[in-house]
Amino acid sequence: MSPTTARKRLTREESRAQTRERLVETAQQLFVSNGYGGASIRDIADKAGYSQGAFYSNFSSKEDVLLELLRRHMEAEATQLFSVMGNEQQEPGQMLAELEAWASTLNHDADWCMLSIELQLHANRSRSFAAEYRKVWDRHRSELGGVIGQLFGKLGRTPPAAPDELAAAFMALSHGLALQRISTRPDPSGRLIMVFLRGLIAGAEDLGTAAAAPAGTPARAPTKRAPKAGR
Amino acid sequence: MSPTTARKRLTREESRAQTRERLVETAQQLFVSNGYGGASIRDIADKAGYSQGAFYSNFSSKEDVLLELLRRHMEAEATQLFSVMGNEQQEPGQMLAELEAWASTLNHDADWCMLSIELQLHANRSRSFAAEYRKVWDRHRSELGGVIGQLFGKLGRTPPAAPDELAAAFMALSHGLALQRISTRPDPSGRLIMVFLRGLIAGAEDLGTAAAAPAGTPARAPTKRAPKAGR
Amino acid sequence: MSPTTARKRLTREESRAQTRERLVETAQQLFVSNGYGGASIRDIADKAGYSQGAFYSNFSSKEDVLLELLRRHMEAEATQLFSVMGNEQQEPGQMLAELEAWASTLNHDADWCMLSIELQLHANRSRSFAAEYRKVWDRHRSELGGVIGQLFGKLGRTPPAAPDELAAAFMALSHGLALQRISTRPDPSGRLIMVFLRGLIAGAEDLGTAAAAPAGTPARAPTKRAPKAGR
Amino acid sequence: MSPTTARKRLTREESRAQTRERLVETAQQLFVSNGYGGASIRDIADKAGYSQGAFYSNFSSKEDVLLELLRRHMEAEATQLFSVMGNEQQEPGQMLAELEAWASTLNHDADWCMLSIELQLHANRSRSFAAEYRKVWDRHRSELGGVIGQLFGKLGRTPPAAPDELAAAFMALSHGLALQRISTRPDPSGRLIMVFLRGLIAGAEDLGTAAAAPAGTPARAPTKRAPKAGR
DNA sequence: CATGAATGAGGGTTCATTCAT
DNA sequence: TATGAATGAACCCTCATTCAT
Repeated sequence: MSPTTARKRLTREESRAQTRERLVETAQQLFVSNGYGGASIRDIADKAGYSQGAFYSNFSSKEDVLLELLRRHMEAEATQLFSVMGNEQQEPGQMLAELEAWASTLNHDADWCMLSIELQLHANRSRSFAAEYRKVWDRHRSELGGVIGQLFGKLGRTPPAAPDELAAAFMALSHGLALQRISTRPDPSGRLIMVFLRGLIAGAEDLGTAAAAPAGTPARAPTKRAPKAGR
Repeated sequence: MSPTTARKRLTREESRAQTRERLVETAQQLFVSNGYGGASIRDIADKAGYSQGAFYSNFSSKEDVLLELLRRHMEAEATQLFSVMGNEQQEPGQMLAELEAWASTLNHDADWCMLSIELQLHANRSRSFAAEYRKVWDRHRSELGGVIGQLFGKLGRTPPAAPDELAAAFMALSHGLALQRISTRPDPSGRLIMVFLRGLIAGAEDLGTAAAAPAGTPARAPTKRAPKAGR
Repeated sequence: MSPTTARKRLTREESRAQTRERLVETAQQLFVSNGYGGASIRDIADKAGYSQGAFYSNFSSKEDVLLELLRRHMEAEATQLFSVMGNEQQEPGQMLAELEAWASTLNHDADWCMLSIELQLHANRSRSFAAEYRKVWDRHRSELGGVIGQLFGKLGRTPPAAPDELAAAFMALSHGLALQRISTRPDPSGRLIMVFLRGLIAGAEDLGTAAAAPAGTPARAPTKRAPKAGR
Repeated sequence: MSPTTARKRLTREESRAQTRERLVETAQQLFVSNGYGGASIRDIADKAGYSQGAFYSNFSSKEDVLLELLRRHMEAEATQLFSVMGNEQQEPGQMLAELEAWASTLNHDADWCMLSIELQLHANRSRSFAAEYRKVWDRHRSELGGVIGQLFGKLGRTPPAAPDELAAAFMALSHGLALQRISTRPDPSGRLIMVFLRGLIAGAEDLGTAAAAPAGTPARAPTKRAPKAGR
């Protein structure tokens, strides 16, 4: 930057950005491992290698850094989903494959999931944060809902619930599973859970092939449609 | 209260039990609304109408109350599930109906769900608590898994994943949905989510067949399929 | 208290009262020497020999201890004034003498005066404190005003301003003088100041009469003039 | 601004002066409204439209601005008093009128008075500042004392206390009254207060004599009553 | 058994000040 | 000269916990 020395230490702006970045990352780690309430600014700053004052010259409050994490989370998720919904001409089989690929990424970053939960928990407790969170959440749900709607449409099927509801349920499922990284316990949430259950039943293969469909089988030979779905 | 003496001063033991009971209940309320970390012992004692010392006369630490809540949670859940699994001779339709009834109860007590989440979160952070939690969790999962296994078996279907995995997924779903009482955001958890999704697709009606069903309608048409499904 | 040992350590209540007392006294010292804002709770607690927590189990906030000081200040002042106003049949000379005695006590406790100033300053900055302060101030001013009114009445004179105004002026004078224990600078306040000045002039002896008294001599010989003034 | 160039960019020096000026003014406002301790450099710089660094380019510390304010205060007060003492040949009536005019100006600028108090308070707490303050204070007191001495002299009267003491008392009175802009409470300062009180009594009209004079009326021909009071 | 005063550590936040840019 | 990121100490206050009563 400087005319005389080509490689200077760091621009002021760069330096600030670096500090901010390190603080954000450290904050994420600690929020995930200790919870929002359990992570102190002292700890964040220390672990990031700065003073508490440095934290406050980059963020106006503890909640502020959570908001920054929320923004980043949103962006990253939008990007992820974009590859799935980007191309409207995709065949259903292709969409399913991409959705599966996308879903499997979530498998691999428990931190990412726990952060989601912390964001949600804090939204449940802070009025102001809830407002910001709502925006992100609504947008993401409707994007995912759109993808789901498209998928069902291309398959010539009626979704068993509003696509947005299904989207929310999938998000819920992912959050709940993240919570189980160490322990867990259940309390299913009614209707949507039954919808899923019925779907699973319908989708299950007959033991005998498709033989008897004993008594109550939802009578929709899933094995046949599977190939259609391109799997 | 006592069957023999209609109006009696509380015995020492009863009085102690009452104190404990009130503290436990108040603790639950505050853990749910403020989180485990966000609820102080001072608050719990005050709100229950006792001194902080009374708290420590009944519990050895803050985590100790949480353990008590865990125990009660476990018992209540076991009781709930018992009505579903109790009778091995049930027909599948009946089982489904009972499961649905059971699931719908969860809809109505958000506090119960949030407590589950707090328990899980704390298990993720406290070694000792995790050990206790694990027992409860494992037992509950295998009970629910048993029910699910039975259900699939009676329907003559192969579950699309291990019954215990399905059980965990349903628990996850219910936790995640509880978290959404105010806000949320998603990060699906891979394979299991795809299993659900494929099931739903398979279970969906062909557009041509039951054409009109508006996308947003909640649980539609299951009533029609129900008889077919033999429930 | 205990039936077996006659002289026990300290009742719980006594112990608490002692702690509170020490904290209040230390707070007063530090407010006076460092100002309300300049005295930290850490300092107060440390200097009193307690932890910060002890402070907060006796006072709900920093302002709360200032309120306690306000209450005590009020009581003490009321008591002081009572001896002057108590007896309505007093002769004017006697009243003057008592007023003088009372005034001279103020001379001797600079701390007392500085506390007054801190109270006033804080009332100027805290809405809630101002409300409490107002009560005390109004009551004290009207009591002092009453004394002044009586005095003038008994002397058969018309006060050169409303007695309450004169009272406020005397309080102002005392505050301002307290401020000068180390330094100062002036900015007289208009009408009332002129009233005082005219009064002083009127009350001054003619040069010709009591010839010698050199201009610069402090306040000498007041005892001689006193009888003339009807004391 | 400059006489030669009508519209010019500010020279470096002018720009610096402007920055300094704005900072000083903003500092004064904040010291007055929040107190010296309650006004932060961040606030001062922000409100003045500069960075904190700009503050430190112009002042070496927080106390340094207060010193600048002290200097300006001193100058302004000297100027004010000059019109009163300037002319040694003035008649007493004229002097009184001018003093009254001067005093009444103080009525109208509460900020000015509060700044005086802040200066005094800080002088009571900072050794180094006290030294500077002392100079200003002594000079001002002796100037005002001079005026008072002259006045008494021209009236042919003996001041009831050393003119310098009287001067200090008037300053005190003005400070104390400034403090009362919102609330207050009293602690008279002994002897001087009695001097004032005796003066007022002496200067007051006999009820029988000039009955009507309403209590609150300020200027009531003190020169006439003086002889009546026999002093 | 229950009380609640007291502890000591730690919470989030603000401060006057420094210094590389 | 002016900037503002960073510091480190201090701020007020709350916490889980202890223990004499």
